[in-house]
Amino acid sequence: MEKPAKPGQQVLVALRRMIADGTIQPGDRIAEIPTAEALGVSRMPVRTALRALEHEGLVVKLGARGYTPSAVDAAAITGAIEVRGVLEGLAARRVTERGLTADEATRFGAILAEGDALFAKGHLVDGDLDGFYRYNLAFHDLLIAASGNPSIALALARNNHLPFASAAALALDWEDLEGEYVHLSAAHREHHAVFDAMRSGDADKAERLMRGHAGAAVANRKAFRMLAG
Amino acid sequence: MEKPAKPGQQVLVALRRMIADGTIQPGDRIAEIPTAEALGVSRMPVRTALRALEHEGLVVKLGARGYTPSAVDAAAITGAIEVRGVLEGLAARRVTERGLTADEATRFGAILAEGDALFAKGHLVDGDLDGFYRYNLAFHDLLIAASGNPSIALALARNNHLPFASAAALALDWEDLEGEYVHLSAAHREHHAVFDAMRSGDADKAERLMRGHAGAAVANRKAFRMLAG
DNA sequence: CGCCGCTTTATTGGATCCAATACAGGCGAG
DNA sequence: CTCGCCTGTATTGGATCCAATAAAGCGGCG
Repeated sequence: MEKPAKPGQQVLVALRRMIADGTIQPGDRIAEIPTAEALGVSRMPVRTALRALEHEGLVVKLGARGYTPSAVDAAAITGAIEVRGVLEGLAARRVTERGLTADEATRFGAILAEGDALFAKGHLVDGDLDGFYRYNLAFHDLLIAASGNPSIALALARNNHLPFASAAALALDWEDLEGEYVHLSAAHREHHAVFDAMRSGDADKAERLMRGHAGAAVANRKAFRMLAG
Repeated sequence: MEKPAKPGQQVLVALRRMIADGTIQPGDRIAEIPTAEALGVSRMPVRTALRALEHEGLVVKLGARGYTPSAVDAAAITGAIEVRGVLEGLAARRVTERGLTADEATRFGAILAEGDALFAKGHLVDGDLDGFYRYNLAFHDLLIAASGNPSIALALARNNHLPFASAAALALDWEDLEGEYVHLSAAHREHHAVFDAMRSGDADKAERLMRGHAGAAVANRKAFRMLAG
């Protein structure tokens, strides 16, 4: 059926990719007309996509001369991760203060069990990185959802567009499974610790742990190697 | 000169007002064509504005049948204020950890002096509420700017669109100047306390105070009277 | 020789038109 | 009588065209 994949989304993801992989670098002008011609669509979806990317903070308006990718340096990424930390910390606090419902506890347990299964072997195999990716995302998503505060999800949406700032963007080194085992199992243990704190009703501890969990991503300097080229 | 005030911005602020003051209520459909005709513009700026409002979280897409204002209840506002609290708390922490520059200290001092002048009389007069509005905004803006973390400003931008969630939206009762004096002077004292904590290098205290400062807005239940009609 | 203003031109923002699509209502069959 | 399909229609998304605007280049003047 080769679904045509609507032009609008197509343009949006195309521009995101180009910005992410450096095809368009900060300083380069992004004008509507050339971009539209290059992608084989009209100016309209390009305009829409650029406005969206501006809202996401990925590009900045360059006066009346188009847009340019917003310069993203290590400090910006660190800042975004810090923001994620306090927001997820707040989520953990709120969940704890409201008290876990039986259903939420069950779902957290099921997700954590997935993680347990991944690390039970004592080492990782190829598919496990993908498995961890989904497990990790599920944990964070459930936490945000359980917080009952839509503003947290809204605020986080911004950060998730910056590279490495998203919970989904743990710096995975697909070549060094042994090395990653250390980082990922540590993250998994932190998930358990947060869950335990939430279940025991220690809101301060839950928040602190969750903040530290995000901070661990900052400490993992390997994430920034790509920035150096 | 009666500046024409570009249609796009015009439509955006018009829709924001209509949503804010309840002219358009959650559940009401917002279609492009009727809205465009009602405002006397083409569908294009309406479309742009709706996309922007969707990014801001003020409206939600209603399938293919237009948009509707996102239901905003007391819980949502509380949540947004909590988010503001942790973000501004993070800003205070970062400023403290980095250390106030001489220039920043001077500017904070100048802003706080404005506040001192407002409350020195021991009571408020009409213009003072407007003065406090600007003073308060200046303090919060400077704090965010000084944090050196653009992600904080970005994340806060969302919340500022929700009613009462913005630092600019202290619930001011323009009829009860004596009552407001208590609240506003308390807020002013909190500003001083935050500044002192930042200057003394106590990051934990600065963050805690700033969070509490936002929380005070939650405690001021009068802010929610408008929600009850 | 440098600076100011004008003109030219590139580029965005808006309006109108057209196509794709999804919802709704009615009609028919079981 | 109810469920499912089919057709009609309303509504959004995209393309093209036009106008307003601001940046840049050029020429004249001091």
